[in-house]
Amino acid sequence: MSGSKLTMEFKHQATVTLAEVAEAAGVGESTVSRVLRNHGSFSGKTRERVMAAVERLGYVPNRIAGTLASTGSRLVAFVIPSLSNIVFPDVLRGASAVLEENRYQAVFSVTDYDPGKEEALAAAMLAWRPAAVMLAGFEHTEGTAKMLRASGCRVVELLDLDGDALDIAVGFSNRAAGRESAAFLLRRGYRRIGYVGHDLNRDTRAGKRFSSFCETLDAAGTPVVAHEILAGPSSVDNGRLGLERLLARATLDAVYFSNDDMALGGYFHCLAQGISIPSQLAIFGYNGLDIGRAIPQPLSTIRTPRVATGEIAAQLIVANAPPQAVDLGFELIEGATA
Amino acid sequence: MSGSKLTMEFKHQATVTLAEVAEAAGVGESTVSRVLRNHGSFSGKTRERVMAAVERLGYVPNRIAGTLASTGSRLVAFVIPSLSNIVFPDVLRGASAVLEENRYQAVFSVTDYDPGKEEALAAAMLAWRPAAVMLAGFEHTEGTAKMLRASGCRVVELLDLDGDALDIAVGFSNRAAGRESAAFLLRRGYRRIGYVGHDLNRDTRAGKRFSSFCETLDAAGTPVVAHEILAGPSSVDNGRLGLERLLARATLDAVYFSNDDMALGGYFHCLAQGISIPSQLAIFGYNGLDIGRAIPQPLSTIRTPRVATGEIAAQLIVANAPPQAVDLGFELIEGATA
DNA sequence: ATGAAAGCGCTAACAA
DNA sequence: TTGTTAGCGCTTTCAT
Repeated sequence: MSGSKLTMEFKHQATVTLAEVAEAAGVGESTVSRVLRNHGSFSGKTRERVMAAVERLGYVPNRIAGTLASTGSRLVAFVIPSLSNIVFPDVLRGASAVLEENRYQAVFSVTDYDPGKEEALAAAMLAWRPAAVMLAGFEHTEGTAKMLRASGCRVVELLDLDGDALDIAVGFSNRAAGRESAAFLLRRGYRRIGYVGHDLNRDTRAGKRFSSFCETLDAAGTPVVAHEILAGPSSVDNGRLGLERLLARATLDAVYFSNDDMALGGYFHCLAQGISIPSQLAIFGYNGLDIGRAIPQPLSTIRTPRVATGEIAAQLIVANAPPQAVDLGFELIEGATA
Repeated sequence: MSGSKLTMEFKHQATVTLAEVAEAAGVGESTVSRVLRNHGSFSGKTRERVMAAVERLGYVPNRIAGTLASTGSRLVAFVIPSLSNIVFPDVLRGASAVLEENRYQAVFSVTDYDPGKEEALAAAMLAWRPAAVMLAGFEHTEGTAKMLRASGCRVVELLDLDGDALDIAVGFSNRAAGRESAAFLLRRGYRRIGYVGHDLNRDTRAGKRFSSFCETLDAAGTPVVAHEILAGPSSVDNGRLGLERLLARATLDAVYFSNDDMALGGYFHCLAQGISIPSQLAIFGYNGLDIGRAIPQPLSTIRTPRVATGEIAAQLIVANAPPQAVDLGFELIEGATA
């Protein structure tokens, strides 16, 4: 008995509760709750006494208890493919700014582009009863989709618009991006065009860009001459390696890369090999990273609204907006490499 | 009444509870709890019946309720300065892999290098009663330190070792990094050395590197000739601009940058201006980003164990390790730019 | 404007 | 091995 009591005391060492604040302030618990959430009515005097007690005791409200007692949580769950691909930190950055302002809390986990892992992590997220779950794109397992629909919580699918949304979608069309990239290269007069990309089975958005890129070239009668797909995630090193391999097999006048990381690798390869850009070889990327503007010849690419995607997604959740698809578009940067 | 009931039903539409599972399986609630957490004892038959009911009803455990009822939470809170600086996504990446394996959940918020914001966000985090709070470095407000100490939850300070830890510290010495960078440049014979950095008041770890860098040069009798500090966060563009300004004012044979982003900007400036590296000007960075190895001349820099910092920090929390400081060291990369 | 009391969905003794 | 019973710390009616 006394042992148990000691244990209790130890565990709860610094844990001041709302009940203790109420007692110290000489008011009821519900009054403290009202004052702290600034909701309902109470007198100015009461408010002062409560705040004084809170201060004096160093009370920190327990949001776990609060969430359980009330209807909805203020957690927002992000289930993202990667943290290495700067795209996702950018989305988180935009979202977290908005969420913090509105007293929401961001929670995340990383799937490594694995749909099975996505399902497991989404399930784990749902256990926290979040206000919303945010995922990349539309390609999920049947199980993930079913679970999300059954959960009753809001779902936001990010960075894609080519597919059917479960609830809210915020992003832009990857198909349109691929198409416009191809059209741009054609307009510039390039005809022997190649492609260097990373694992497209996993990064389905990159896959969509590539397939609509190909369709556009096919329609123009100048299909992709050769392509090189590297295993693993996108990286500068892989872009460099991919271009090296591609040029060993084919004579090209332009290369489309799966994103800017890859394209920078290609750019550096040309720099190191003395291949002049764009006269000997043109390079086109995707994402519009800052670093692409800082290299001696600004990278020709498509700039995507990554931070805005996070911001808008968060705003819609905070506002409890109805289901919808928001097209944020993208911007083609002519640059100097194509 | 009927309205209220409808509302209730709507809100709880898909919310199956443990009690319902227990009823469906024909067992007690605690039995379901034991089976689900695989803790305590129960027969194989019981296990099957429970799992069947879970499956049939599509039950998703409520971790909010679970956390409130049990002693400790499995939330780990990250209060980080930035998501733009790749350092922090890298740390999160390392940590989240370990946390996911151990059924912990990562929560984060972003301070923008503002100690006041850090205090507010740390307070908000504490309201979730996390198992641990992870912060960057040792420089916090008095209020933050006091609050953290009083909270009774574990605290991990990351990416620095030069200072007094509140509880656990995982990282490396920024002072040693600055010192070794200076020693390296001296060894190579450089004597007219400059510095280009970003806002050091906010990024105190960069400030520590710079000050020990200066001390080392002072001791050698060849103090820093000139330095250029740019407002705002580090970026490739700022590195480029900073070097341009610095070279307009001083004749130098080497420049130390606050990190690789800045150094890459400097590198590109030289490339564009036809300044040959390292014969006319040497460049030295900090972080050891992948992209630094992919440019035509590999960047001379110090590689920091960012992912490992996250991993080790998470492991210590999962294992409930005692207070300690873990030095993960760093590696000087000679590269080709210095 | 305020307090009493009934949960929120789970875990953890404690009995059986 | 299993069920019963208290809570965990809040929010939220409902009286007062």
